[in-house]
Amino acid sequence: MATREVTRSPAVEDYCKAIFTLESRAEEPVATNRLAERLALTPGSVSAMLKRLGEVGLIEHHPYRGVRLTADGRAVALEVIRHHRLLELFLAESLQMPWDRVHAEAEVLEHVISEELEQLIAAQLGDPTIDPHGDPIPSAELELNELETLALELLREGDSGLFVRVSDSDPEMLRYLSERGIAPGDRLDVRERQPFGGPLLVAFGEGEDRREHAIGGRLAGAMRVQLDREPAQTGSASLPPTASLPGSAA
Amino acid sequence: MATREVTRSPAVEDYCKAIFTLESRAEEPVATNRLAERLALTPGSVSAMLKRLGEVGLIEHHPYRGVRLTADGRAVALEVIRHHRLLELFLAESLQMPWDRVHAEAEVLEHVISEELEQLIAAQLGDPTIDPHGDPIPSAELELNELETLALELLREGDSGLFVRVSDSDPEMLRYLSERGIAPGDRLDVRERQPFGGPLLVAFGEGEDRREHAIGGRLAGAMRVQLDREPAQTGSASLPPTASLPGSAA
DNA sequence: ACGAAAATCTTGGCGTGCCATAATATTTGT
DNA sequence: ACAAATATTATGGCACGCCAAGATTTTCGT
Repeated sequence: MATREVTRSPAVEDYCKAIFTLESRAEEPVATNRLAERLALTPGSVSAMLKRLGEVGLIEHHPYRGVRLTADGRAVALEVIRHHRLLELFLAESLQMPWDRVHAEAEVLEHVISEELEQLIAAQLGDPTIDPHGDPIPSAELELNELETLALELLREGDSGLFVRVSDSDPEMLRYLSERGIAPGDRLDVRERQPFGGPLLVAFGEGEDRREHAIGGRLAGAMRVQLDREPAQTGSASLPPTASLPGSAA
Repeated sequence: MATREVTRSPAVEDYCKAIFTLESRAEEPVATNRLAERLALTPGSVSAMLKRLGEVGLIEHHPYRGVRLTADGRAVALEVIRHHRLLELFLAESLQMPWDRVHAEAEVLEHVISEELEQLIAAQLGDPTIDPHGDPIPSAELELNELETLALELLREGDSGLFVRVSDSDPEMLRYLSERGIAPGDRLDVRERQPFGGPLLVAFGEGEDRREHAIGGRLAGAMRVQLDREPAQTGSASLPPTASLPGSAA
């Protein structure tokens, strides 16, 4: 407990954040290599850091078997995620920073803003609960309200729902979407599903500005939808592979 | 030139900033020990860093004789000072952060905001030229418009002028002043000067809310005044010691 | 189902940035 | 000219990255 405050660097926070998101998208311990990929580091470096994080009590590390966050580690992750998402919203809302650039800026600032600044920003924004990409913002008490969402690519013809979020970390995708006037909060329905892993034809919006777009590839995997019907049972047939549920955190 | 971008860390920026301000308050090269004091580091550490800064061309280091910033080094310093002061103003103005806390926050943020964020903040504030402590903000082209000011403690009875600024780095002083409703921009005149290094009795403001305060000690040294009369000749008698002109940068 | 190759993970050695302390060198004041 | 003040140069430590070598687990062919 006492060692905690000393051992808190951008690097440490990034590890916690990464472990948190990987942990929540698959219910198993997080593997060293997954972490190395996500952080763009070598497995060797990650392994060394995991040892340290284990020693200071942020994770439980069972060598060769992966890691899990402890309650302390989860708190670190959630704090940083809260910072990140508040900052994204703040930059977009209060400073008109373009949607596709807030992520990179928040990625740095999240590690250095004080508690006090965090509160001032939250207050200024009216204690928001979702950021401009549709990601939920943990509360000041670090409660995170994850919605059940599906990747767009998992929808079937005729499905409709709410486009709730998209990964914030790919500026290309974000620019692409905003150029086409697509944003979280839009209603959507799937008109057609091309075979052979092809794109989906999806109608966005309602009434006047209803428009169709063909969406496929990685984009269809990154866009998350809150379905009108109950989500399909796990294991049900006729759904494409590469599933996952909660998805994309910071 | 090419090595520059690589060699740019918070530490490096802090050194440049510190050298800049020490350099501008005395026209001589900056001594290692002055720098060590200001940065709260040991002379040994500073000496090592100065060697590096010399090698990458940010300073000219003549061993045992002190350092001066090169044009590149000055640019680094001014950029960081611009960040710092814009941030102070932004935090105070747009987020209502109390006057005495903006400094500490800006001290960290100044090293991590992007050019783009700097511009957005400057734009939002209407390209301001002075920060909430009365310090001038370097322009985007890094021109710095230093006013000629005197420490309040150097004024004589009957002198009047504009209270233009105060060091931003001492939260105690800032809190003290703001509790008494004294802020940069106030007119002031010296009613009485107590002997033996005692306080000055100074009237602040005009008309209605004109009030007298006794000000002495370090506070009288930190408050800078733009005098109505021409500043006293250097070397003139009857002025107290501990002089200095430009003073307090970041 | 068993052993070897493949995949995965950890360890060890090394480099950089940046700080500290202690020993050494240089300048300065009288 | 010599002590005191001031700077510099080891030397060492910590955080955090890399690579290469060694350990462990998983996968697979037979």
